[in-house]
Amino acid sequence: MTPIIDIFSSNSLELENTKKLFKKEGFEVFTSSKVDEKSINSIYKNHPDIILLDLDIENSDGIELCHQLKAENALNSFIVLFTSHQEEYIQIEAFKAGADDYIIKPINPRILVKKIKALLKRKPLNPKEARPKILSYNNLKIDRESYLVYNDGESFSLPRKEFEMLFLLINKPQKVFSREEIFQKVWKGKNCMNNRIIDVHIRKIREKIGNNIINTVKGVGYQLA
Amino acid sequence: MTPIIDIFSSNSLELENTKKLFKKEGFEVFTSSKVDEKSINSIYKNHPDIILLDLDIENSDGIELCHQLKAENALNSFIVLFTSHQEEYIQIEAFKAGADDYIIKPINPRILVKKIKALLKRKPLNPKEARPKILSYNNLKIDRESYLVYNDGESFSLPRKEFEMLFLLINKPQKVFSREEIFQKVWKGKNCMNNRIIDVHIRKIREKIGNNIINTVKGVGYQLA
DNA sequence: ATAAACTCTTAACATTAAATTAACCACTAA
DNA sequence: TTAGTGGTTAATTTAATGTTAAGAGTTTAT
Repeated sequence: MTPIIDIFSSNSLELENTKKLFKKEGFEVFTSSKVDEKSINSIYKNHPDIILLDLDIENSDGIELCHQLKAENALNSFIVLFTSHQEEYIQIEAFKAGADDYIIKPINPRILVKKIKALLKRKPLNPKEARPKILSYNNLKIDRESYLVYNDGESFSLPRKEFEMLFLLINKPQKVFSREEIFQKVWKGKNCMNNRIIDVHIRKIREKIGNNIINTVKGVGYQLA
Repeated sequence: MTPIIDIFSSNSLELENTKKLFKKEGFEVFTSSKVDEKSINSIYKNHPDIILLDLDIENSDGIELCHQLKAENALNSFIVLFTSHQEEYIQIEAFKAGADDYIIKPINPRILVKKIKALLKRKPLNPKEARPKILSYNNLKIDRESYLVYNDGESFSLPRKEFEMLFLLINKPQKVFSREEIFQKVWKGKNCMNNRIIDVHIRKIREKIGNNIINTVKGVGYQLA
């Protein structure tokens, strides 16, 4: 299986060179020169094994982006930061943000490849895979790797939002999740909740897994029961 | 809300002292002297806010364990590593593994507590806001997380106002809550009490949990007795 | 390239549970 | 008897949620 790498850098020369380098090494390569909706989406679409992120990337605080990407539990990518900053505190910040490696520029291309490949080797040992992300409750089983939901023997896939929502609920069965909490976790960001969006998604989930699995607690929220 | 801490250390003296320390500070404390099935399970059961992990823990590579715990997205605990190793590379390894803080022994207990509390303040963790808040009195148990009330084995859910009211009463059994107080706490705002609204709600609660649990003190208010 | 299918979101409307009000009753104490 | 207080029930109102359909934006299949 060819490894996939997604490179983020605003330095177009560097971007091109690195792209060539990894293509020659048999990688499937995606590149982005800035951080925007489109480039973020490409990450979710391509599920790269490695995200190579120049800390000085345009339009974004690299550390913060790293933080966010690592917080996304749908992602299994390794994140490698590279930068010319040598200060140790930045390095520690980087690792705090969840980076898997930190590379100081300039770096010999051969060594860069070596580092990345070493990281890839670690991947099967990645605890995320060692502990399959499957949660179950009663007859319901839900698998984050394959995005499949099993209910009474039959399996089906759920759209992203519905999946995330059900996954949130099954993490703590019985607990009542408020709409605010659901919105923050599944949609991220603030809670501009003036519409029926959560209800509609709940309805669609119920349509698929049955009506009596998700329970409404009026005035409070939803729970798995 | 009392914070929960889970301490991992093979040094039994240290374990005891730290336990006492945090108990005195109002923490709910769990301890483990080694890493095994049971102690891991306790993490998933108790959902601690803080995991204090001695890197020299028996039966395990602390860094690796930290790695694994952070990879588990069901967990929202902060992980604090502590060790006598002062080498910087270990510290970097620790943060690589996703640790939230790193403490070098020996450390002044007061400073330890300060650091932990600072961490708790840093960001309210997601599920912590609605941690199982279960109150009980005699045969009555009431769970703010699931909005369920248990009475003599059977459980049922209460509508919001009824729940809030019962929750208020069970916070201080025996205490007589005046109508004004109940109104202010449950309904918020001023007391425009010219109707039977509280009585009606009390009646509905009594209908569900039995007549002799909430007691009327004429001219004063209601109490759990 | 185009059509078909899917996902997310919104709006309008329907439905239902819960909150509140009103009316009436029972008890007690001056 | 008559205020005063609380209990009970049913009717009514309100707020929260359910439901459906439609449109925009994407992805997938042909």
